[in-house]
Amino acid sequence: MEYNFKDIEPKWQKYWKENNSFEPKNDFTKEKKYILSMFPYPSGKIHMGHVRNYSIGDAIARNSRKNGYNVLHPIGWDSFGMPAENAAIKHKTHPKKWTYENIDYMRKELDTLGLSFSKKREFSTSDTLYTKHEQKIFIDMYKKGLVYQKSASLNWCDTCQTVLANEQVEDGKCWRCDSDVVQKDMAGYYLKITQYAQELLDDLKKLESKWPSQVLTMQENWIGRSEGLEFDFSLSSDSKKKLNDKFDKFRVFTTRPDTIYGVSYSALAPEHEIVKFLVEHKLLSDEKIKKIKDMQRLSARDRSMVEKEGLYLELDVVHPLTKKKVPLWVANFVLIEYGGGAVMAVPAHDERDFEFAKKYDLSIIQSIENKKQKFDGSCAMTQYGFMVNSGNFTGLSSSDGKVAITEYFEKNRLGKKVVNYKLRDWGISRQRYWGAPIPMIHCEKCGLVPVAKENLPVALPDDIEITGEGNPLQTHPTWKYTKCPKCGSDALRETDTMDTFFQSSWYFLRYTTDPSLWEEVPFDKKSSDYWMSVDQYVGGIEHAILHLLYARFFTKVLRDIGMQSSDEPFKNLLTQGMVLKDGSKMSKSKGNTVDPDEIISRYGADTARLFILFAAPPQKELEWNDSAVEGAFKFIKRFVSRVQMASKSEKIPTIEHIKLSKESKYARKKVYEALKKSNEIFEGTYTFNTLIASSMEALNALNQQDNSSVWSEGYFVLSNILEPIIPHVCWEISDLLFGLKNFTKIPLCEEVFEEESIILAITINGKKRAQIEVGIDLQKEDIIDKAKEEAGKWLEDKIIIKEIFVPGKLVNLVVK
RNA sequence: GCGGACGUGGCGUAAUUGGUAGCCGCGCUAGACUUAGGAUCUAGUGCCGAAAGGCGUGGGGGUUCGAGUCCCUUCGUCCGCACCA
Repeated sequence: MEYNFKDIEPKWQKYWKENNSFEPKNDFTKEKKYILSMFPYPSGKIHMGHVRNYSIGDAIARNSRKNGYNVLHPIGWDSFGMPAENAAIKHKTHPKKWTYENIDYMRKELDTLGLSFSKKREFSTSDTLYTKHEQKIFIDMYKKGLVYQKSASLNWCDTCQTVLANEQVEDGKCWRCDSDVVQKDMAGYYLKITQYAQELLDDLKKLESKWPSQVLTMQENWIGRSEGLEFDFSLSSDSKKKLNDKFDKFRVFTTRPDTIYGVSYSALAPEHEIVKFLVEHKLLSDEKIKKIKDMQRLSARDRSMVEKEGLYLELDVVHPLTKKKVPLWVANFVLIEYGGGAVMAVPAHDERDFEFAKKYDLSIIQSIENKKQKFDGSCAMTQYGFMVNSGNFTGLSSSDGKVAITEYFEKNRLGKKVVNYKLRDWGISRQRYWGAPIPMIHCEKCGLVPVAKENLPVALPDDIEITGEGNPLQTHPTWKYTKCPKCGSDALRETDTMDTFFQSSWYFLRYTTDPSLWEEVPFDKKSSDYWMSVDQYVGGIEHAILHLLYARFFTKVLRDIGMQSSDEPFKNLLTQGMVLKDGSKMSKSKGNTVDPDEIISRYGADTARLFILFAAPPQKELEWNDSAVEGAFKFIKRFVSRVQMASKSEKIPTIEHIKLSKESKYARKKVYEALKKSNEIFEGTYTFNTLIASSMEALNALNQQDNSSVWSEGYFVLSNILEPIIPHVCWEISDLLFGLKNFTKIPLCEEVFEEESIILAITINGKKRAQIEVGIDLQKEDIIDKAKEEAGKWLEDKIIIKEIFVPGKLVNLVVK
């Protein structure tokens, strides 16, 4: 048989489409598998990363189907987002047109790969039907108290009149117009993800060994739980007076209560209320006020790159235990968002506090002693030890001291034990056009009011002009003017749109529901209860934190709202490695891209898929290699070229194993070893490279013999196990030989693994020196005798001091 | 700085989980068939050595009859986080 992939591939793609071969069954009694590769952003063309992502997911989906599962393997488009607006500015096109044209083009590209998607469930997140339900979800969350508005400091470009994402700020300048980016307080909507911080952390345990440990660690660090003591510093009476009695105390947080006797100053973040008050009322010298303003101007990110600095606020606080006066400073390294924006500073036992104290010559008080790391004043001693110089607590170990101090504070109502998280609430406001509008209305009388359900979706206006300056929804002549849903008076629409991570946080739930219900509901509870969780999620490691954390958060919120029941969205996660060329990531700017379309038109989709799954295990980086692609192509050609060695049948022919030649027996063994490998790797390692290697070995072994039944069996099994990887050619072969009857679970044939004799290695002092073939029932003593005979040459003039026999493996003789 | 992962032929990788290191493929060498081959087929291919043999999983040490695999140490590469008190 000739290998004409240009005929075979379109033929089967058409067949699958016409027969709805890959649509899931709405029969919820069947065992299911939900296999999902992360959906793509429609940037214009697919790249090799997509090919890898979808080849992996498709192989898993096809394997599950073959094993009798009801399989959901959907695809869609993450189609809101900035690139559409950038393209609009650059090419004077409309974001919607640009996006949907890209989707049409990329859909065709993906079609040529022969992926077994449940195509009827395809959608784009920019579809107004999706937006409608999404806005309803937003309102439900709002009603549940999970959405709130607050002002926060954001990157603002005054020239472009827009907020910039962190990655759009380059060296403090706007990426587009190069003018200075300033920090500006802006109101925005926030989701209370912090309310779920503990559960998000706890449930990581459920994912152990099912998600890459790296991802779990990253999420754990990101959530950043820490336990400590929260207490108030009272201002001294002089200081209170200076502040016009506006403030009398402020709150601090520490994870090291055991070091509290080492406090020698306290520091506030530049944005702290007290600092602001001092600046507004000009209670400090002009010079100091200017310095504070300079500190405030820098973003948190930039502050982390500059040297620590600060100044004395000319205020003092009272140490809660010693009652001594402690100077109060403002410092640029204190973060406003964490722990109340204020710290107790213990320079002797904290590196940051130490650095600052040295710079400004503040006193350094030792309060912990440790034999291993003596404190000599040259650097901070941050390890645990025993409390010294600590009043009644002197002598306690750090860990006992922490407990004792905390208890003392609680008993005397000075403070309490608290848990803090690094995780912040999720700001979802974007001052941009191409996103889902936030469905809220601002009414002068009623305040903030959600849009009425029957008025959803709040759709984007089409007649906009995108210049890159300002928010097109804000500048649109009519769009934002509306009536208040409560009182009916004139009101304004919210013109912010949602972060695109909002869409990707629930798209996997949408897929679970038959499209006939999509108009009515975002997703159907029965359907999602059946299909969720996703049994295997496949995607890039770059989403390790944000997308995966947000999706986990949404799953829990939607559970608590009663819309679905699962606790975790993705039961198993596979993070694929990048596709490299010449050692670095493929990118247009480096000019080292390989176009999937070119590879497919030259070698076919099966070759592209085979190469990409063969060249490396899926989790690892993959180095592109043109001649290895050629090698994959040759294997398929060889596989196809021997088809006439097999004969037509709808099942494996009966074979009398004992009567076969040695070569045929070996070939059968190799074939079933490959089948065994297939069963193993789909358990979860997904090391397709080893499965492909086994299949190649099997084909090579078949080639060494000429028994037609063994050939038939070989093709029956090999086209079964290779179907998930090179589906078109396997369907062609199966159709020709087996009437498509071999795409089911094939039982292992145990007799081919039974041997009458085995080869044992003979090692002398652990080094292989010879080998012997022995019958399987030969006794240990006889085997050792035989081994000594065989290795006689190595035993001359030696004394055997130990004989080790490992059944089925080797004989080791220890000699002197 | 902290945390994590990984170092195996010329290259991509494999190794039944402590038991014969290098499966499979790329590349390379030789041969066959060919007017021709960047097609196909056959054989060979870790390194040194004519051979016997020796060496060999980044380096050093250890445990063991036996280590790519376990432990300690060191070097290197990659990734993540980065003032979270």
